[in-house]
Amino acid sequence: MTDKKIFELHADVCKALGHPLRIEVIDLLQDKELCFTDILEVTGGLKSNLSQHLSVMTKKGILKSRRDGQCTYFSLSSKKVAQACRLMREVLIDNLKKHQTLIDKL
Amino acid sequence: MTDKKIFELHADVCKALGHPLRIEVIDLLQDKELCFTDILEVTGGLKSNLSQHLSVMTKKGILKSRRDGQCTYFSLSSKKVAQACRLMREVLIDNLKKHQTLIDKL
DNA sequence: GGTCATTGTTTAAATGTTTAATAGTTCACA
DNA sequence: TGTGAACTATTAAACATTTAAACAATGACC
Repeated sequence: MTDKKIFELHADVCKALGHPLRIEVIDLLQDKELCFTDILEVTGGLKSNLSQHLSVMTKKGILKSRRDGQCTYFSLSSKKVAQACRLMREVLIDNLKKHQTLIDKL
Repeated sequence: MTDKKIFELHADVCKALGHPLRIEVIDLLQDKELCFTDILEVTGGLKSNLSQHLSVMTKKGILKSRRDGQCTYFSLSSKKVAQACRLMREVLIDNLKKHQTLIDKL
């Protein structure tokens, strides 16, 4: 596989992190499995919208889903997703702190 | 700060990883600083495009840039960016392997 | 079995965002 | 003043997101 193709696939997986609702879902699923309705209850919004976002995340391989009776349960495909997400959160927090430090100096 | 606001900012930082060229740049800058022209030489494409992507990454706080004379040098703002990026690459590779295993079974 | 409510998924249209390409600008310095 | 290095502005095309409505699958109840 060419490098450029890898970069495309890699970016595609990363894109799945690039939406507030999807970050919220990853946060929710850190250490547990939840069903669609449970997730919807926390995130709010339209069910069709949530369903589409969950479907994107599942297609890109960052979530797993399984159906049990009436309910569909979702979970992270791997702890690596949660770890990566936490690291990026830290990058954000570090930046916010740096920014605050700058403001304080003025 | 409300949770929803955090999710937005967090997603915004993650978005910076969501483009093949930007992944390539992060890969390139894993352990060193490079100037614009060096990066352009590796990635190819238009100067203006690279400049825009680097500017996005810098604004979102995942790159640092410093100007030295005629050249602008870029580096990762933190090793956490490289780590997160590597984790997501592993998620991708794991998925590709799973996919291949499925194919093999048929 | 037939009917009904619950759980999600799918689809399609409207809207919003991102990107690539082009052209033009700024800056440092020889 | 000319040149190379990088940034900025603009715009059209591509892509992602939201919404609402229609649809499918399951299980409960009679």
